[in-house]
Amino acid sequence: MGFLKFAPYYSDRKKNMNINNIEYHPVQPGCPVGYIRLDNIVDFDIAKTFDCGQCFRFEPVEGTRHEVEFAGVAHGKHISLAIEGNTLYIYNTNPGEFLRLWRRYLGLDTDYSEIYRDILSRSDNPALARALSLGRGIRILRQDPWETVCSFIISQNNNIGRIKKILSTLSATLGERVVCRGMEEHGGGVAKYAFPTPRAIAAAGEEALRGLKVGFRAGYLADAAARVLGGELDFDYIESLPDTAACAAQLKTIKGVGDKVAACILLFAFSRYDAFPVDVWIGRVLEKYFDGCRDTSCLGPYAGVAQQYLFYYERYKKGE
DNA sequence: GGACAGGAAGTCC
DNA sequence: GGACTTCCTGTC
Repeated sequence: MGFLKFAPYYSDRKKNMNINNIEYHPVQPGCPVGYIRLDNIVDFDIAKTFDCGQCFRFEPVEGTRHEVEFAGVAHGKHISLAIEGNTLYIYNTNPGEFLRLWRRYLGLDTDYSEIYRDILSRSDNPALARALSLGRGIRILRQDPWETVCSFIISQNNNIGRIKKILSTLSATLGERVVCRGMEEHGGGVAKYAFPTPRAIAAAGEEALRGLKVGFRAGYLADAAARVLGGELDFDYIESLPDTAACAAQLKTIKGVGDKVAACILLFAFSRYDAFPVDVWIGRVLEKYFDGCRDTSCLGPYAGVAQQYLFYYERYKKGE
């Protein structure tokens, strides 16, 4: 009672091996927010996915009745995600929006067992095997390209806590207010804001951005916004380029975007799984476990995914 | 307790 | 190779 089953006609068995049906619970008395429920979800760990450093705008929901719940704003919408065993709940959405947006955003259109198999078939490195095992369930998100450009420009010479704070301030100051009616129990107790548009960043100007504590990166953000507005930087064009190196070259025309930031943007916003960001952590990983080898092409088309697991592994070990 | 140095998902000049 | 904003951490 009170919910609708979206059976196999909503399911694309070829591209969507994890999702057999969607159960939709619309807003009704006693249920202040619409949500969907998906069964048989495998290789998806919400906490690891949102804690592995690819995304800075999702936080755990305090006092959740689920095992784990994370909420945040992405693509201009406030949602929360919870998991119970192999069942995934997504609050503040509906089946159509899930299929259009969140399935891709969450990487649920990708078969991770195949990715694990491919990576492990190319390398017998024990640290890599341990990293894949420890990080099992991390999915590479497909985030908004503009937000990802700004996030990783801000990430340089910075730490994750401060990156989160700056992005939150930027959004609250220059972003549009986002509706999260009925989401009080799902991290929606306070006002939520979309990430500011290129126009909003450009209009704010460098001085105002400095006031928001972005420091020397203010000029970089202003440059990025100007390039998007001027049409010199076209995310659809980048998306269409088959060669990842050619994509990186486009992104690196932005001031403040070098090899590492470009690779992060390609991996986290364009699902270019071969993009391999090398930061100080991964530099240490390559020294320690790979004899300092910087040629990661031997890890294959999913080298970037392997990188994210190694990153999570190394940081987890530090926290032990 | 508080000052201080060192470091943080890098890039530019 | 040095500078860059700001903030957090560890050390004394």
